[in-house]
Amino acid sequence: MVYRTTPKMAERKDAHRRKLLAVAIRRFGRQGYHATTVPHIVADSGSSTGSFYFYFRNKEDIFAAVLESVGEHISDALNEAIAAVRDPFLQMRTAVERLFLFLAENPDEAQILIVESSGLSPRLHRIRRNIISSHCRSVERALQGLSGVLPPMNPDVVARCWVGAVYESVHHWLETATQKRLPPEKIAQEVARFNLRGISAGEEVR
Amino acid sequence: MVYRTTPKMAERKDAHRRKLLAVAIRRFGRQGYHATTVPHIVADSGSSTGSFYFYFRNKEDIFAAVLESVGEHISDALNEAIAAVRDPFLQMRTAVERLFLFLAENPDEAQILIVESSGLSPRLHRIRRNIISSHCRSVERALQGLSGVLPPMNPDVVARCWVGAVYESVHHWLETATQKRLPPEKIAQEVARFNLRGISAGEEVR
Amino acid sequence: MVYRTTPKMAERKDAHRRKLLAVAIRRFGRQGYHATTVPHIVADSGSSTGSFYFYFRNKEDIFAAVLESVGEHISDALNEAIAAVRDPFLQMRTAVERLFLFLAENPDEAQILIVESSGLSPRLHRIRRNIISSHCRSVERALQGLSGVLPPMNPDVVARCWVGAVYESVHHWLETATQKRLPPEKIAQEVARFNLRGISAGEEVR
Amino acid sequence: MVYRTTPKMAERKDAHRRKLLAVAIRRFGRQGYHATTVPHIVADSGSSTGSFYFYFRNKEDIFAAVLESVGEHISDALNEAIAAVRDPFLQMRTAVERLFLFLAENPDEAQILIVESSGLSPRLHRIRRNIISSHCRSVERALQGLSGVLPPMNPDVVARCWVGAVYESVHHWLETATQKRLPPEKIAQEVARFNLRGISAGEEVR
DNA sequence: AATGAATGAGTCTTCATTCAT
DNA sequence: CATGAATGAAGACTCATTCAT
Repeated sequence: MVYRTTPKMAERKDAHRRKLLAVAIRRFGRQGYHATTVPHIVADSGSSTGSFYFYFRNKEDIFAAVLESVGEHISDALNEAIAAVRDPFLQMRTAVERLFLFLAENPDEAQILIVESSGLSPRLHRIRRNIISSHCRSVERALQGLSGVLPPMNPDVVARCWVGAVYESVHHWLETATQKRLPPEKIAQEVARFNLRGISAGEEVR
Repeated sequence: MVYRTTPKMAERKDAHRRKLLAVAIRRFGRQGYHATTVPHIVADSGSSTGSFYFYFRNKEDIFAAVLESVGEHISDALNEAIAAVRDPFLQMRTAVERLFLFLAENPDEAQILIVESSGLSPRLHRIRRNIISSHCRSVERALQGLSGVLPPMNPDVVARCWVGAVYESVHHWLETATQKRLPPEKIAQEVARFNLRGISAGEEVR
Repeated sequence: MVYRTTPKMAERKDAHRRKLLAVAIRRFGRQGYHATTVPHIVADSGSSTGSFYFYFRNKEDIFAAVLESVGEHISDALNEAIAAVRDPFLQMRTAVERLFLFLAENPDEAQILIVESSGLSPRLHRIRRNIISSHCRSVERALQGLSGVLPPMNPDVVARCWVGAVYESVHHWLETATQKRLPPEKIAQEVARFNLRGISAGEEVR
Repeated sequence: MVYRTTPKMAERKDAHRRKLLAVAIRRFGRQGYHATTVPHIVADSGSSTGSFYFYFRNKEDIFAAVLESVGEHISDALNEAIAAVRDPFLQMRTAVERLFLFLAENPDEAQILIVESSGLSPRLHRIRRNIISSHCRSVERALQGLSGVLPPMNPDVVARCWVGAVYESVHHWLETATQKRLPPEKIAQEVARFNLRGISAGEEVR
């Protein structure tokens, strides 16, 4: 009786948790928080109620985990995209486009972040707002790096406008019928242009 | 043939309905849809369960009515503000500021529109999106009136950016602690400036 | 101020009550007791809740009135039919046929008596059973008049069999799709034959 | 891989379900469908609301299960009784007597089948009528086996009369005060005689 | 670690009935 | 006599969570 928990077991355990999380993203993304029940998730994942509560304290908890995972996915995508570019203006433009495209390509996660995580418990609301705020802070940082070049403006407010423009645009794109949608790249470009003009940097990139 | 339905009765009936609606706005705005129960509304309004269901088919129904009333209040405020101004650019700026201020002054309604009406039933979601879309259409109309003066841009996308910027800014202002808030007029101005620059009209108004 | 209630008013009053009764028969016959609400009846009759409770103490009360009216209609039909015949055997046969045909021709009333008045309050159940019992007593009386001619049998039991056979036959006829139904006269005859054979009087009539 | 679902658990589960069913039969038989509430059943069975809805989709569902169980009990009793006899006429007589006695001995189930299952939802009504129709079909089959010996008659109609006679007789016996009741065997015999005479087979058995 | 039966607090909703006008 | 707004008791049902196995 040497190994109580073998590495293999730990691996399996992790896989089980990830499975639940993946399944939860689908359900929450398509049905929302309240319409998704624990039995739903359990059934989809092929496990059991008991297991569920082994891996997550409660329903709120798995939603929180889902939300945080969405936040990380987005951050990863953004960081990766920005790292590939040098010019600060181009970085800002790339960030907008990458965010838009990420959400367009991951509609379940987009739906969760933009639509389904509103109006829930304070804790969940806070997580959602933190994700959005962190995007805003990225924008703010970029703005500060350009403060000499741009006209004076309140970076806090401008960052909110910037992010709000992206989110509403994505939301609208997601709710547009598939046949009527423009290619996401086109819209992402247009949004980026609007935002850059918004900080008086329209000419710099185009 | 006496008056079976006296004018007095109709008046009282209307008042009763309005009372329920007003009370519902407070509750929904502060606790959200799910945390608000029919008994809450009934107790606040001083009426009875039966009365509630006499005036509204069900809980969803009163929320729909609330949402529509919010939409109308905003439209009224906007139309009034715009009618007081001639210059198209100034109109756009005024609209942004008036929308921002209206929501800042009516936090329950703002909370309902921006936060609590997300992720509910398809019907409610549709009403919410219709309100937002109607703001977008107003912006689009204004843009079309200026199409000659401005650089070419997709009015559909730009209108979404414009409205998204306002809503996210309001949302952020609402979630900021009262002591830390800037005066709403300041922020409204800043948002308006961002949006006007976004359509390359930054100079026209300033 | 001589006449407080003119004859004309009394007449109208009666008409109002009859209207409610007629409308109730349709509703109760088609939807049953519980699925029929007072507002339904009121709406159909074009009157008001208040009026309803002026003419009937409560919902049970109008159902009782409906049931009693059904009982009277049937009695009237039977008495009339029997009075037209002399021979006791033929009378019994005529009674079966008339009962069957009456119910076949008045499906709402049949449905109320046979199906919808079961399982309700003790009072309503009693009224229903009294109607059926009174049919049984008619059969018993007829049997007593023939006691010399027939083999000895328990008239109480035989009468129940007799009536039960008719009711179940009607019920089955009513639930048969219209296209698949035999003409009610044929079935009525066959039921009558069964019942007459049941009292060993098969040869006497045929 | 241990037994996750032990036989013991399955057994207990089954017992729980049967307990609910048994308790429901008592309640439905004595108070009828509408007067019986889910809390009643739950309290009687010593389980919980949640358990109730774990085993049955809703109140209608448990009534359906009750009704089907009643139908099976009767079928079992009849088949057993008939299998013990050879002569076709005697079989028919035995069937009548066994049905009567079964219902007399199980007044709750009788009450449910005869009285309380009328006028409910279409689904429940259908189940009830199917039970009765299946009895009718048994009678029809028996009649067809004797078609050569008996005078020509519509087996469909005759079967309904046959069954209707039994049910109305039982119903009347059940509603008779205990002190005034004849022994059920006596009545069963009399009903059987009526029915056999009804198919012109009175002499064959007596 | 896994299972799934058991729990029960919490809500919405219906509808017969009353009564002020 | 007529009206219809107002009442509130009563019941069905959901689902997150627990715990014995």
